[in-house]
Amino acid sequence: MASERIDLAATLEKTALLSSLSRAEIQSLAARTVRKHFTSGELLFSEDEPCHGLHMIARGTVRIFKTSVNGREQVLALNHAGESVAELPVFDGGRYPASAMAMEDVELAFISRQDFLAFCLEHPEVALKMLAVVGARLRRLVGIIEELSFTTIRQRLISVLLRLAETEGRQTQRGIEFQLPASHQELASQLGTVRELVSRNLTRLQAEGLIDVDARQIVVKDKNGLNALLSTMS
Amino acid sequence: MASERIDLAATLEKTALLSSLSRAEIQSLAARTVRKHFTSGELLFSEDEPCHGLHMIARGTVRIFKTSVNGREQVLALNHAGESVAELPVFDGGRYPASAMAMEDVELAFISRQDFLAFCLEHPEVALKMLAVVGARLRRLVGIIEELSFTTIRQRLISVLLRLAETEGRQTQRGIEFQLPASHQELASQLGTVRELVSRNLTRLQAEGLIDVDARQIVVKDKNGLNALLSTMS
DNA sequence: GCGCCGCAGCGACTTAAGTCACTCGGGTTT
DNA sequence: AAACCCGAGTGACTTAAGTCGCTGCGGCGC
Repeated sequence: MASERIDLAATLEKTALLSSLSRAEIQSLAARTVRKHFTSGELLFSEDEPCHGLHMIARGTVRIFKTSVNGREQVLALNHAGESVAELPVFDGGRYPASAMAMEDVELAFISRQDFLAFCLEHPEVALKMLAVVGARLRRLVGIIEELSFTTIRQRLISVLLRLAETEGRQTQRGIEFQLPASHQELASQLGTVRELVSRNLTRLQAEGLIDVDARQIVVKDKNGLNALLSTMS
Repeated sequence: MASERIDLAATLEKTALLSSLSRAEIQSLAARTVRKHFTSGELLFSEDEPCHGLHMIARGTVRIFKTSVNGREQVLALNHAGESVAELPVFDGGRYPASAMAMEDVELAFISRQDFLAFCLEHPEVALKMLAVVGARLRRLVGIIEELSFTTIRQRLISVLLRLAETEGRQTQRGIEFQLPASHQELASQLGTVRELVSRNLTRLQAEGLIDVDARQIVVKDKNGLNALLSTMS
C-alpha cells in the first residue's frame, strides 16, 4: 500500500505535464491516482468510448490509432513513459477520437476526469502546460495530414529511414546500419498504407542501390541519394 | 476611440472562448486588444512565422491551410465569427503550423501572447475552455486524417454533398437543391485533391443519375443512393 | 519431426489519383 | 469589339496505390 503510493508519486514526478509541481502537490495528486497495468496488445480504450480520466505512462509504449471498416489502421501517435495519453476528451467531455493499445507491457497512473479538472482549476499553470502538450500533439497531426496529402508512400518511407538512420544508426564501412523497429505491417500502419507497399518500396530502394535490406537489418548506403529523392520528387 | 473600445468588447463577448467572463473582465481584456482588418485574399499570417498573439474573429471567414511545394493546398479548417484562430502557438511558443487567409472581409480582435497568457493564469476557467476549443480542433484534424487515409475522393465528395444538402438544401420536386459554396478549386483544396477530380466526380455522379449539376447548382436526386455508396464502397 | 502461424516477398492485376493540354463560355477590362 | 482572365469540362495519358493469391522461411508448440 505505502509502496504503491510512493511509486505513483515517482511516476507523476516524471510526467512532463506535471514537472512544475512541488513535492507536496505531487503527493496530493498521487493520492487520487490509480495504478493500471496492460500487457502487450491490450486496449487501454477504444474509439468512441466515453472518457473517464487521464492516463500518464510510467513504463512502456502506447499506440494511438484509427481503424477503418476494411481493417486498415492509421497510427496517430506513439507515446512513451513520461507522456500522457488522450488528454483532450478529459476537457471537452467528448468521446475518445481514436483507440489506444499497449505495444509492450505498460504501467500507468490514472486520474479521474473530475479530480484532474478540479486540480487544473487550482493550478492554472498545469492547464497552460497541458495546452502546450496538446499543441505539440496538434502539430504532429498537422504533419501527418501534410504527409498524407502531399507526399507519396515512397517519400514517407524514405523520411522514416533517414530519421532512423539519424537516431538509431551506427556508422560502419558499409554505411549507416540499424534495425527496423517494427514489422512491415506496423510500419505500414504508421505510414498510412499496407504491408505490401512497404515491402515493395524497400526492395525498390535496394534495387536502386540506395540501401541494403536483410530482413529487418537496414544499411543506408547513400544518405545523400535518399535526401535528394525527397526534394526532387515533386 | 470610445466606439472602438465598445466594439472590441462586443466582439470579445461573442467569442465562445470567453463566454464565461463577466462584463468587467471583458472590459479589462478589451483594453488590451487591437482591432485588425483584412480584405479578401489577404494573409493573416503564414506557416512557420513566429506567433505574436491570439486572433478572435468578429466578422468574416478565415481559411487555415497548408501549401505543398508544387502549389497544392490542403485546407485544415474554416473559422467564422466568434471563433479564435491558431490558439496553440500562443501556448507552446512555437511557430504557426499553417497559413491563414481571409476568405472575405475579415475583422478581428487581436491580443498579444503575453497579455493573454497572463490573463489565463488569472482566469483558469479560460484556460480550460481553451482546452475544450483546442480539443474540438484536434478532433477535426483526426477526422481529416481518417478521410485522407481511408476514403477515396469520391466518397469525400459525396460526404460534402450530403452535408450541404442537410444544412443548405431546399426540398423541391426535383430533389434537394443547393448551391456549391465555392469553386471547384476551393472544394478540391478542402478535399485534399485537385480541381479536375472534383469536376470529374461530379460529372460521374450525374451520369449515374444520383445528382444533377448545373454550374454550381446541385440537385440531389437520390440521397439514399449516395448514402449507400458511402457504406458499400469499402 | 510435423504442422501451424506470423512475417516477408513477389507477380499479376485493377483502380484511384494525378498530370497535361486543350476547349469553351461568361464576365471584365481597355 | 478585341483581348483577356477565370472557372469549368474533358480526353488521353502516366503513375501511385491497393488487391489477390501464392510461395517460402523461421520459430514454436504439440
